Amino acid sequence: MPNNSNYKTEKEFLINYDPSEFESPLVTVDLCIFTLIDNDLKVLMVKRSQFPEKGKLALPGGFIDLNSDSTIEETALRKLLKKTGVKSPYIEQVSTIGNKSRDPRGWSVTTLYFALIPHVDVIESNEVGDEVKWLSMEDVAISSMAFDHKELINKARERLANKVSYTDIGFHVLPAKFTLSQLQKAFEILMDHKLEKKSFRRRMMSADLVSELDEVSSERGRPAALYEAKSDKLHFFARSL
Amino acid sequence: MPNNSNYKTEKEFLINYDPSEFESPLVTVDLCIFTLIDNDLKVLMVKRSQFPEKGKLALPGGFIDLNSDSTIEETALRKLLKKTGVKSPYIEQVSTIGNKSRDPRGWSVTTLYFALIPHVDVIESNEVGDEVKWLSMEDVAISSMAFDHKELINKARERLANKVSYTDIGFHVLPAKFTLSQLQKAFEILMDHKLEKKSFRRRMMSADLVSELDEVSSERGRPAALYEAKSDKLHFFARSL
DNA sequence: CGAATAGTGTCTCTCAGACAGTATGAA
DNA sequence: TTCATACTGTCTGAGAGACACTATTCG
Repeated sequence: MPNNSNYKTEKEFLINYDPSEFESPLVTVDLCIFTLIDNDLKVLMVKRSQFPEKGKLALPGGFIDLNSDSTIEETALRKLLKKTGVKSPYIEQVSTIGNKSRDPRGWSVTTLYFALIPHVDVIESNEVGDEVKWLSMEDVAISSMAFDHKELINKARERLANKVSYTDIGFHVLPAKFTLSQLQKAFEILMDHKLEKKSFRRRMMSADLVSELDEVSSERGRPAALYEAKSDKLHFFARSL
Repeated sequence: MPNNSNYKTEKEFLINYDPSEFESPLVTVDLCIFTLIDNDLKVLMVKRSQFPEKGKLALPGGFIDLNSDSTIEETALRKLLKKTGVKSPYIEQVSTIGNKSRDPRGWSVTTLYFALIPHVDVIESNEVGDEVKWLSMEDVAISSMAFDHKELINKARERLANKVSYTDIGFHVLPAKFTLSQLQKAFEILMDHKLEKKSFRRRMMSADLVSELDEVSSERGRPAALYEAKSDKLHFFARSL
C-alpha cells in the first residue's frame, strides 16, 4: 500500500499522482434493452465483431469514454442511442458484476442497465457494422452468448418482471397511444403472468395514470378507447400484483 | 477504437492484449455499514489518513485487490470484516456511481453497498490506525465529508428505509434473541416512522418469521417473550407498511 | 394500588381476485 | 344472429390501520 504522507498538501499530492499506480480492472457498461414486438418480449443483441468472444452474441455496451462521457449513465444512454436511435428510454441500473473470471482479458467489472423502449421508436441505424438482432426470451434461453451475458439478461429479466408488478414502468414498451387491453397485455408479458381484467383496469384508473382520448382503435370486436399516459414520472403501487 | 482483426484466434489476441491500452477509471467499493446503538441509527465512518481528502470523514472502502479478491462482493466483505470484525452481515449492493468529478484524481467509479449488523457483534480491531466512528444520522446531515460520500449515505439510507418496509431485513440489526417490541422499535427506526403494534405483530406472526423461546426479558413493566428469527432467508411481504 | 410495558379483540377500509354480466362493433 | 373483443357490477378475502381492552410485572 503506497504511503503518500510525504506530500504536504492535496494539491501537491494530485500533481504527483499517477493513475496507473494501482492496477485497475476493466470497466464496462452493458445494456439489456427490452421491447415488445408482436406481443413477444425481445432483447437487443449484437454479434461481436472483435476479439474476445468474436462472432458471439453479446449485449450492447462497452467501455466508458473518459473524454466524452461525464457520467456512467451517459455512457449507457450513448450506447443505447447508437444502437436504437432512442433518446429517452426508461432506463434503470440493475447491478454491477465484477470478478476475475468473467472476461478472459482479466479482472472485469460491468455495470448492467436495463431499458424499456417502444419498438416503433427504434431506428436501426447500424452505422457500426455490428449485426444487431432482437432475440426473444425463448431464444435467449437456448443461445450461446459471450462472457456472462446470459446471466446478465436473466438478472435484468428478473428485475423487470418484479418491478412491473409494483410500478407503472410497463407503459414504456408501448407507443404514445394505446388501449387498456394492449396495456394489460404488455404488463402480462413483462411480468410473465396473466392478470384479471377488472383488477388491472381498476388499478390503472384509480391511480389516475391514463387519460382517455377521443379516439378508438378498431380491430376485431368492439372498438376500444385509446388512452395516453398522464405523466412520465414513476408511480409505485402499495401492493404487488 | 482499436482494430484487432489482425489476430486469427482469440488465444493469439489474448497473448498480445495490453490492458493499459484503454484508459480506465478508478474503481472502488464503498460501504455504508448501519447498526442500531441505543435505539439510534448509526453509520460507520473512518477518518482518512491519506490524500486525497486527508483528514475528512469517509465511508470505509477502497480499491479492489485484483490479486486477493475474486469478486467485487468479496472486496466489500473484506473491508467490512476489517473494520467491524463481522463475517456475515446482511449486505446488499445499492448502486454504482461513476462520473468524472467525484474524485480529484480523475474519472472514478464506486460500487456502493449497505450492510446491517447487530452492534453487539462488532469488534473494533482498528489495526489499521484509521480512526473509526459511528455517526448518527443527525450527525451525517451536518458533517462535512470526503468526496460525494454524504450523497452515498443518503442513497443507502433511502434504500434501507424502503426495503425495510416490504421485507424482513430489519431483523439484522438485532442480536439473536429479541422481544417483539425491540423488533418493532428497530423497524420503526430503520423506516423512520411509527408502526401500529397490532399490525406489526400480526405481520410477523402470520409470515411465520419468528419462534418464541422459553425465556423472557424483564425490564420495567410486564416481562416480554423472547424470540429468535426462524430463517435467515430474505422474506418479501406483498404489501408495504 | 398505580405506572409501565406486553399482548389481544375487533372494527373499518383498501384493494386484489374471481367471475358473471352487459355493450358494441364486424361478418 | 353469432363471434370477438371491450367494459362493468359486485362479491369475497387478505391484510393494514386504529384503538380500546386485558395481562403481568414492580414499586
